[in-house]
Amino acid sequence: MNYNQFKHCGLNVTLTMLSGKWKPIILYHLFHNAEMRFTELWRIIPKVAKKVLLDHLKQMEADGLIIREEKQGFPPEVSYRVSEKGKALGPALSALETWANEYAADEVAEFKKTTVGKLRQHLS
Amino acid sequence: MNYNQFKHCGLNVTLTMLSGKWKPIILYHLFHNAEMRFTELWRIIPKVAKKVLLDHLKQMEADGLIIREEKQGFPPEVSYRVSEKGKALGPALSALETWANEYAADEVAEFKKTTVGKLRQHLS
DNA sequence: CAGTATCCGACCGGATACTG
DNA sequence: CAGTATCCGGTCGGATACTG
Repeated sequence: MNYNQFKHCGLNVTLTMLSGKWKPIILYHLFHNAEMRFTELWRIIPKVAKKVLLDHLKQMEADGLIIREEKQGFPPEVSYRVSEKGKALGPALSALETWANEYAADEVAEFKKTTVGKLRQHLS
Repeated sequence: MNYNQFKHCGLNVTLTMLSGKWKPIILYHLFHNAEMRFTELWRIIPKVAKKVLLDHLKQMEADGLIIREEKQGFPPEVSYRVSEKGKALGPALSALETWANEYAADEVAEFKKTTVGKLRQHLS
């Protein structure tokens, strides 16, 4: 048996890169906005601690999913955007989303009631 | 607005269902074997604690990804297989795997050196 | 504005022993 | 064979305060 043929390795790598409580919503916003300031992301995402958001962004940058751009000057101005590598992941993420809505609609509804409810509250 | 349009709610739900250190390799084997006994899985997966494997299988069953079937008698005989819901996730998982091999080949190679290396050791 | 520095509790993977 | 029952250590998300 040739173990180099194992097909779960890449899957494991990808899931590891995506694991992190706020990464899906970060990716969602970056996919829809082309470029966002740090505070912009921080205000939009409900109840996330600054440190945690920074941790996630650092990981995603280290994994090459997003690109961090810093303009010199004061006050600091940092923006994040999706890399080509990240964009290439879009269809796969879309497939995961579609599957959930089709086969796990209840859990999705539950998720919306909790997290998205908090989001509205946060923005008002 | 014509980007890769995924919302993050379903994505979050799906990733939560897939989060677990050994779930990718469990799914891999169940996808390729149609039906497996518990010990069969346990022997194949390197260095996983019985309790952890059971935890993962219980979660996956609760999420409806796999089906647990128990035949009465002694000694116990329990087998696991992928549900229709789980099978429907196959293409999306495949897309994640493909992306990793194309855009994160280094990490995949590294993963093989560690985990698959342990597998050989475990089987010998 | 965009970070760092601490500190903390909860959860998760894991080791080990026991059971019907 | 296929589980339970404990206990443990590390990591992760999070709250709070401080800084260039």
